[in-house]
Amino acid sequence: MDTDDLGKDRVPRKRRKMQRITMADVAKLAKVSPSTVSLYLRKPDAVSPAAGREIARAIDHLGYVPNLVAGGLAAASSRVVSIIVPSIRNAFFAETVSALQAELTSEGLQVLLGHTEYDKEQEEALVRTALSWAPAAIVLTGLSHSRDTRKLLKAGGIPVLEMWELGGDPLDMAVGFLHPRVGASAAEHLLSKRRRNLAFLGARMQEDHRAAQRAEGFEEACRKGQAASWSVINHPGAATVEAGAILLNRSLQQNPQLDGIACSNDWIALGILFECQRLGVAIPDAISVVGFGDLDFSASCIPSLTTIRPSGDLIGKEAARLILSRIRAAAPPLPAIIDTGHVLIERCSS
Amino acid sequence: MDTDDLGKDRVPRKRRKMQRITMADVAKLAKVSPSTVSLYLRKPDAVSPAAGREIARAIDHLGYVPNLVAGGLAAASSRVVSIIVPSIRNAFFAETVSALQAELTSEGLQVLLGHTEYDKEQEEALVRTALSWAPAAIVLTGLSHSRDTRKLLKAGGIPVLEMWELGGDPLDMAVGFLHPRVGASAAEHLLSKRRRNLAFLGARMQEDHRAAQRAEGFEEACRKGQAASWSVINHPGAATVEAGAILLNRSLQQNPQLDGIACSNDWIALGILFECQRLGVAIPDAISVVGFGDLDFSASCIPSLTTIRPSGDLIGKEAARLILSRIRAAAPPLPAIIDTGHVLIERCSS
DNA sequence: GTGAAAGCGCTAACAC
DNA sequence: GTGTTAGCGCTTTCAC
Repeated sequence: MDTDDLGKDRVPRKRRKMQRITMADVAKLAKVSPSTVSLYLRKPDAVSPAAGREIARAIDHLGYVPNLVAGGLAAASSRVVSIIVPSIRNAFFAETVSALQAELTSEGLQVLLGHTEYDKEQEEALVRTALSWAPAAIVLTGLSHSRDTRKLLKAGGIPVLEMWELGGDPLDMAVGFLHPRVGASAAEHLLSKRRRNLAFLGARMQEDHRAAQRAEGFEEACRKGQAASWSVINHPGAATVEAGAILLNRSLQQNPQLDGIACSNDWIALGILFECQRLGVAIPDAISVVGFGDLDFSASCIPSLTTIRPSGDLIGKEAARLILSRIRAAAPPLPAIIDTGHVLIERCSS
Repeated sequence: MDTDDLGKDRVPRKRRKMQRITMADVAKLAKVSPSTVSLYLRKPDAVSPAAGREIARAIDHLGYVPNLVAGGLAAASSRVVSIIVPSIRNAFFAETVSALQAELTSEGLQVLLGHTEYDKEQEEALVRTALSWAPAAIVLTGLSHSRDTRKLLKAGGIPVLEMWELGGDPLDMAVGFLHPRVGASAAEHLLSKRRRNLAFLGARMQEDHRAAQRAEGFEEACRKGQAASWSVINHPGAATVEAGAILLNRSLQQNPQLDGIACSNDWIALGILFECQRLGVAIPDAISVVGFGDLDFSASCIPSLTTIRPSGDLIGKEAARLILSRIRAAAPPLPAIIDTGHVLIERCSS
């Protein structure tokens, strides 16, 4: 049947985009109906071995690539998971996204990524576009979002997972840990080392509200513990090695008695290590330092860094597990809130 | 007309997924046709102000979110750009992806992300799924891909951009720099510092073939220059601070005369700095060190690190520029190959 | 400027 | 097990 039945549709509306090979082409070549091809693609065992073989041959021969957009439309849900993080340049989130992605990809899900740069409005815009893709699930960072973001998400009817924070009221599922507890652990550790004049050095805490929570937990523990003095100092810029040096100098100036420092992350801690070396301040003799993150360098620097590991990797894995089970089961697998906890790793800097 | 014509289709096939608000709903409420709503959404100026106002009100009132999946299907191209990198945990690529994403998002494009873990087969699988989304463009890392990947991409008919490498034969557009030149620059710099016994210390070079290219350029320059001896040492694992320490020890063992080191990246260089401090080897007096990457810490470590900056950020921006102009113009903006070059930043480690 | 109509390529009942 | 049939929600001619 290579002649047209009616002559109409003879001339394509427009030179066809690219004469994409469709499922119908495969079906024709394999001498089956399109729906059989579709079925084969989704459940190979549901079609007869003979038909399956023909279809496989046809697919291979034509170089057919299924159109997931069409599939997503027909199925009313795309095999995409939208992930929104503050920044992927941040090693913490990169680790989580990486783990999440690895797990999801292996189950045939794609990852649509967005970053907010710690801006709630940007987050809202991203959520809006994310929803436009009818994603299978959506992953956000933190529990605090704009009113409209929450509204959109609640109305969306798709699984939502919030990560890297616990303690508030999640929209749906949550995987993370309690940041105030991290700050408290740092303070308690320093106190246990007989440090009495403490400081929490953080960066960008006006925006990074999880870092601010760690600072609060730190202060709380100081208040309850035997600290003689304590303070929280914020660097408005990014949390870098350089910020660490700046913060150390400011804190030393403010309190020359300083003998214990908790940092909002390991980059800052590393900056402090270097700056102390420059200033001739002995670590941990004169000052004990505790970081946060347990980054790649933390075990290998000099002195090696005592730090608190949040396990971004585990967060990603658990998040993926929850999402997958939700997608598969439709039924929520119960109080889907997972505390991944944190671990203080004692090394030489304290 | 709220009665059905035939009674059939009375009961929805299934309880409707979520009674999604569609363009038709908006149209009905605004008392215009769906196509007018569609037009308004894409070119607000093309509809009358009155209609526009009504439509805007309806959208707002109903909380309508366009379905990009349906749009993508109808338009035969989705507003998605697929980006495939070896790993986002690598600061280099994270920087590029971040820049790329920022630029693309501001133009209304989404980013679909994949990572290969330096595996060509995985890359092929990712390209395949990426194509399933009929993306507006696809971004790959490097110029070397499997036969099938190249075939798929050439048949795909969509803009392809390869980044982070130049010198080969790009499929379409390319933004990057010449890795051998980077290795050569490092060697030349060390030679100019009267270093004669050199080594290139790299990690994962069996997979990271761009690092291998840097090593080759390094050797070539040693051969042509006045080097007395040189070698290339590879650590099979990831390029971490720890790998740096291991590599330093191996190279020192192999050649105690060693007085100049080029690293495949700054993490390794940092590891060398720390290990030298441990061993009591003076930098740069006994050994000069050159890194690659100019990462966050490179200017602030002790001693500050002489390094070569490739500018992942610039690569991302240029890539975005090329993609956007291609998408807008359809016509290739000609020799779409951009060399972002590299800069040697001399600091204290050499 | 606006609307009617015809798909985009696929999935999912349902009947055979 | 396989084919038929309706859409999924939108874009895009094309006529008015």
